Amino acid sequence: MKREAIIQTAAEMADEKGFASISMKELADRLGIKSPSLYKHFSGGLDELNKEIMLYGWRLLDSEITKEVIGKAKDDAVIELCYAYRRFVAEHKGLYEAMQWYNMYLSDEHLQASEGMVDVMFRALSSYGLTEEKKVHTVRMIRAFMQGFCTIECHGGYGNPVSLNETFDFALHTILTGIADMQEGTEK
Amino acid sequence: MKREAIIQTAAEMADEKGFASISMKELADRLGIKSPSLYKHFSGGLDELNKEIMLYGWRLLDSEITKEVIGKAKDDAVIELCYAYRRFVAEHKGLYEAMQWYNMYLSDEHLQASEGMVDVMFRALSSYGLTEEKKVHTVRMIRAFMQGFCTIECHGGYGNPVSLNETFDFALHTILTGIADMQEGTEK
DNA sequence: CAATCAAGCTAATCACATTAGCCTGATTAT
DNA sequence: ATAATCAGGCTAATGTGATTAGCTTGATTG
Repeated sequence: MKREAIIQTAAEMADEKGFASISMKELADRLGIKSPSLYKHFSGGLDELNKEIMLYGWRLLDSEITKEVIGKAKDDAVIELCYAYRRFVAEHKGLYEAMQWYNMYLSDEHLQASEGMVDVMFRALSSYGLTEEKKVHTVRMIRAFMQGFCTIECHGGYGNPVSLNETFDFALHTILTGIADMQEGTEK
Repeated sequence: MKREAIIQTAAEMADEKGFASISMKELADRLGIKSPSLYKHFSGGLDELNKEIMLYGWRLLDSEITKEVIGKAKDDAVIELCYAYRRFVAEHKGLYEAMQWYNMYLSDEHLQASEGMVDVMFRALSSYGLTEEKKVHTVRMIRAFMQGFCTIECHGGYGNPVSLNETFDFALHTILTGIADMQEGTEK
């Protein structure tokens, strides 16, 4: 049994029953082995497994949004990126929970984990001609918005009947307008 | 021993050692009682306790930001609200984790939990003369950004050396500009 | 004064996580 | 070819924390 396959199974389990429900026992059951055997693959136990799930999730998100952004530029690239992100979260609620779980592990790996995605965002912004610093601000703002929006949406935290799709487009529009304003400032 | 006092102690514990470290045993120890006794206050066990911590957190955040917004309007109100929110999270990392934990409990209480804060945001936006729908979009956008930014910041997820305070101000400025643009559209 | 209730306690049960040590088939080195 | 090694599983055993059951006692209430 390959390590990557185990992680993938765990990720599926998270999506089906929630990240919190992942346990060595459950996972072992689903794999048809006994839980102690899992320690042959993850000597660090549940902690290591969770960390691997998190990293797997970021890799997956990275590849999904990369696909969408290829060949696009400016607003088009940013919008597709954000749509892809949101779609990813909707399809991987449990995995996304795991991905946010990188708080107890404040080390290199966690930063690297989301670095791939940050990189894609940077590239998407490259054609706007912003200063490096403004690009950083913008990427951070987009990340923050995306993470917050998707988390709240997933958790059913937005109670109002007003369309969430419209809110999403509205917010993207606001952000893109903000970027456009900055460009004007730059051109002067 | 009063229920509210227990919840408060648990919240302090969360801030000190992280939400994940809260256990019936730990909490009982800190309170000087045995863990089974806690079930006299929380018949629903750990789940109920966690839920109460979450609700306590939202009440607290609600009251903090309400204080800051009183007597202010427009940009001033929004900015103070957001600063207060960010400050709250910085001072209550563990509690804030608990507050986000309302995913497994998708019921009335959870919506009500954050409703107080949403209400304050609405009031802060009242003087802009936006349509109801745009107000909803705006509140959602601000909530999303705030939640994402504070979570990522708290988890140390922003690796770049660029100042986070500047990013925060930058983002608020972008959002406020967006609101201003909408007003123009309305006045026509 | 008796009944009731709140809030603690101890003992017992359960569900994992994790460790220790054993086994077997496949791979590798001699 | 044969012996040594290793990967990947297994069973048995330990430990911790949640939860339940049932007892006790001081305070409240009828």
